[in-house]
Amino acid sequence: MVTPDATTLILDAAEALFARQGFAATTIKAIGREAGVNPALLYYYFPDKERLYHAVLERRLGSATREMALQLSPGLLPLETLDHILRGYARLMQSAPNLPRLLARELADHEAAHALPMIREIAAGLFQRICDVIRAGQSSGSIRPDLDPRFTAISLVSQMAWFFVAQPAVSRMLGHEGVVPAAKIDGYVEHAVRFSMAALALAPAATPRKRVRS
Amino acid sequence: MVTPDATTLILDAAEALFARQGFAATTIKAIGREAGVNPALLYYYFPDKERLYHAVLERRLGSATREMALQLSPGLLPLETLDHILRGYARLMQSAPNLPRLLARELADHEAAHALPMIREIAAGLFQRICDVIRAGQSSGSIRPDLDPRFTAISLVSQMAWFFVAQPAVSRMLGHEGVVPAAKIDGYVEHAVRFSMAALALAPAATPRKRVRS
DNA sequence: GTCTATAGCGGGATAGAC
DNA sequence: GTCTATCCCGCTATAGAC
Repeated sequence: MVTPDATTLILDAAEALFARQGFAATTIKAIGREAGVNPALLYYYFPDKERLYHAVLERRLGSATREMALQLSPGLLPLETLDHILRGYARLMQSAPNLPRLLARELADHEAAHALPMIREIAAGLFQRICDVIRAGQSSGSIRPDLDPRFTAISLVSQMAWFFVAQPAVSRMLGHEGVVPAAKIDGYVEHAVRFSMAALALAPAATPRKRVRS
Repeated sequence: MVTPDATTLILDAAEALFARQGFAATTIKAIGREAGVNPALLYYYFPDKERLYHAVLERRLGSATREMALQLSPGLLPLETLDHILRGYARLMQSAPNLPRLLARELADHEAAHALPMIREIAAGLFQRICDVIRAGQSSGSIRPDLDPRFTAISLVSQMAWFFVAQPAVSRMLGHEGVVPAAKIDGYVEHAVRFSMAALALAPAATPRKRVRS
């Protein structure tokens, strides 16, 4: 339990406020107040507000990238690998409570000046790997061959991504006030993995398929 | 092709800018410029910026609610109903390009002062109906009984919601610059519906299930 | 209804004491 | 390294001419 230095205090406060209110609505003075330091001190450690924001994302996503890279377990079967990736994604989102919100804002603000290329690279890399694994599974016969690999990758990721990003809304729907209890989060992750695996599995019989036109 | 009145011009401009940049980053002057009217005129039609924002949401979500209500087709089988709801959701998101982004911001800004109860009601109502349909399907034996209805509802909705909200990121992953072509959107919706139906269907055999601990 | 002009406030950022 | 004091700008909102 060491006393954190000013840089950490500032980054922590800025991260919390940027996640809660967004970039534009967060003021330098508010960050200083939240961090318990003088607002002018921010300019000793960071050139301006924009780059403080970048530093926040860099710190969070740098470690995120490293964590995701550790999830690489070679020599697994395709379905096992997908299982690993999905659970790893969920663990990552749980480990940093501000992360989903920050990512959601970057998505919505995609056209804004501060959207980081780093995020695109991480997302694109993860997506690419999932697609490759799906294709491998289709080749080896463990995944339905009629699924479009890229669409399927979106189906898998979206179940995790939406749950965490829409956390406040999801929480209400699951009958909770405020935060979803950790046990329930684990329950959902377990469900989502099984749900996905069932959809990936080879089709046994005809599933009800009905075309609906506008 | 009538010339729209000032109110419509302002609401259209405000909607576009709020969706693109968010509430705090959008200035009254920018809205006036985008609408082609004098900024001061906004205060003739709306009391302040906050309520202009509310008016934007109200106009878009009021019609959204009505559209979703029309999707109610009684007398369908559970799986057919879910099919309808998912496609209706997708059609709604496609019909109003700003809608997904506005909703994403409201989600992220959930704690902010301007988060509307209306959104919660719409979301909660839709969610509730999906849960009921799933339970009905489980009772009648057309949906796997081991699925948690609420978790399953999240799985279904998230595949649609994430695709549209994360549109800019999704677009890149599907290999497009800018907007995803309408045909490809239709393709994904078709995929997501089938993917979900396959997961809902009665389990034929054991799916690979592997526990992974941190 | 639409415009010009401006008040009044709060934001980001800097200079400089300690 | 940290704080005080302050500049300057741009924003929301209003007053009032037309």
